[in-house]
Amino acid sequence: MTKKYVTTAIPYMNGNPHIGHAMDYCLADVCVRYYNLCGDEVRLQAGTDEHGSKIWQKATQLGVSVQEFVDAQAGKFVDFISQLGVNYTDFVRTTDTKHEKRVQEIWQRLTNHIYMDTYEGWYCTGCERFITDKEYEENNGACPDHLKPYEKLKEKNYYFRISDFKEQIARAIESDKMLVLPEFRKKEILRLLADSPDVSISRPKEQLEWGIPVPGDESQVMYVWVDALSNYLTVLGYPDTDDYREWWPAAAQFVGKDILRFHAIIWPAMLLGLGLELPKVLISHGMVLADGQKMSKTIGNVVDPMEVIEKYGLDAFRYYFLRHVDTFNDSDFTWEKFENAYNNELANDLGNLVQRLAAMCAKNGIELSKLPELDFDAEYRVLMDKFEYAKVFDCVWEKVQALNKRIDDEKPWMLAKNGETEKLHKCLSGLVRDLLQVNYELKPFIPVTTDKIDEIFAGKIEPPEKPLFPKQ
RNA sequence: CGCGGGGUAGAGCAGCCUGGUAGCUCGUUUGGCUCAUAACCAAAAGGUCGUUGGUUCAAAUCCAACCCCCGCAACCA
Repeated sequence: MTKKYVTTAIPYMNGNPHIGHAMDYCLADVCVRYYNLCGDEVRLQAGTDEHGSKIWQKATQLGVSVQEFVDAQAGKFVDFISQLGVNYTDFVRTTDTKHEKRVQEIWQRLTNHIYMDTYEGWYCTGCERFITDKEYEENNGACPDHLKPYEKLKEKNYYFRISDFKEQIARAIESDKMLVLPEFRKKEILRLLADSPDVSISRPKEQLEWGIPVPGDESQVMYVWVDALSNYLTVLGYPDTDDYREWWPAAAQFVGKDILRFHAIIWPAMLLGLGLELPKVLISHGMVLADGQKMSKTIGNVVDPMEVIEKYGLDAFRYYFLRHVDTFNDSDFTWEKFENAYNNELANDLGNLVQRLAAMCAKNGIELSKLPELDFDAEYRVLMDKFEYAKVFDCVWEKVQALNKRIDDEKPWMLAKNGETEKLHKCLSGLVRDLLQVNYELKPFIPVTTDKIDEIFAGKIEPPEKPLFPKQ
């Protein structure tokens, strides 16, 4: 039995859970369930990122204390995750006292690679933030919201010397020692890495009142990176317990493509600075588009995962987002596509297959004397190990369709009519056995359904009272 | 000359790395079956593989140039 550690990205708490988070959780969940079925012992981390001035501002706006605000937000995410059927073993909030202490310890262990420097950039006093050069040019030097020209401002920050580790990281990525998936992201990251500047990791206290103080410097507060990325370690008790030795390096870290660069550059640099190994795999998944466009509150095309789940059930949601939303690329969600997949594939192919088989078994008194021994075949494993979840589905579905075809070919209803009992039993029990094998392969993806199918065919076979996926 | 992805049947995609009769799903049409959720099975129609050149006996696949689309902090740490 191997120990495997799987992580999800920790969402920033100034917003509510959305479909992008759901992708991350579901993918990690499939990975965990698969490892478990393979006999591994798995820890799954989840958590929330709760510091930063945006959070502070939002709470102030709402007229509640920051702590109250983040508590409420974190609560939403905890609920959200459980509704997705995802079972984490460890949950970390960046405002946990333990996390904060551990992060300070981590900072201190990194001091050899940290230096103080002055940041100079364009600043909008209305927005109270620095803006990029690109933004400056686009807006012709004045803030469109506040109609005020940007000002040059200097501020002291601590910097983390990424350059100390660039070559090591590049080698790890090139050699796949730290595997970056998909392949085209790996190329992209290698390019980005080459001209990655050192990264600013603190802000003056006046700028950032809600954060972890920099140890030994009252005037500075940690800015996102060290605080948030460390969560993958602090949740394992690093550095003050030895638990992490059994679990680190992570077997798989799931991140959205938008934050891959931080996980593939800053994060490995931190790990190397701490003398720790790099994660085995970083998986970057795509985003869900609504009819070809980015989902956005402004446009009003946001799809709420809970709406889908309420209407069609959890497994239908997981099914669509794991199969028809490409694991690595951006994909489109429309209700039409969703309903097509639901009706054609879940209801007609799989649901109806279970129904017709169970009904024939019940009618003819078929029972399996003993359940077949189940295992994953080589092709399945290869794809699963490459995190090609959408492709795995295609593979499994061929088997579902083949079973439907076999029923048509072998015509068990004819055998029954002709009184060929022995042949009939052999035919039906063979079909059930193979269905259970297919069912086994679906377990990491649609666990609610696979449990139901197991139940239907264990012992006395009865068709389900309600169809698994009622047509809508 | 920023970086990356993409342009293949009405729609969504695979194939390209490792050249050799262009494939899958949905939709459409027709036929079969009747165990089943009006489900299932089969067959057919439908493509000059973005454009132009090149390499080759042979190019969707390799090379060059060009055109077009989409991302590059998911709400903005």
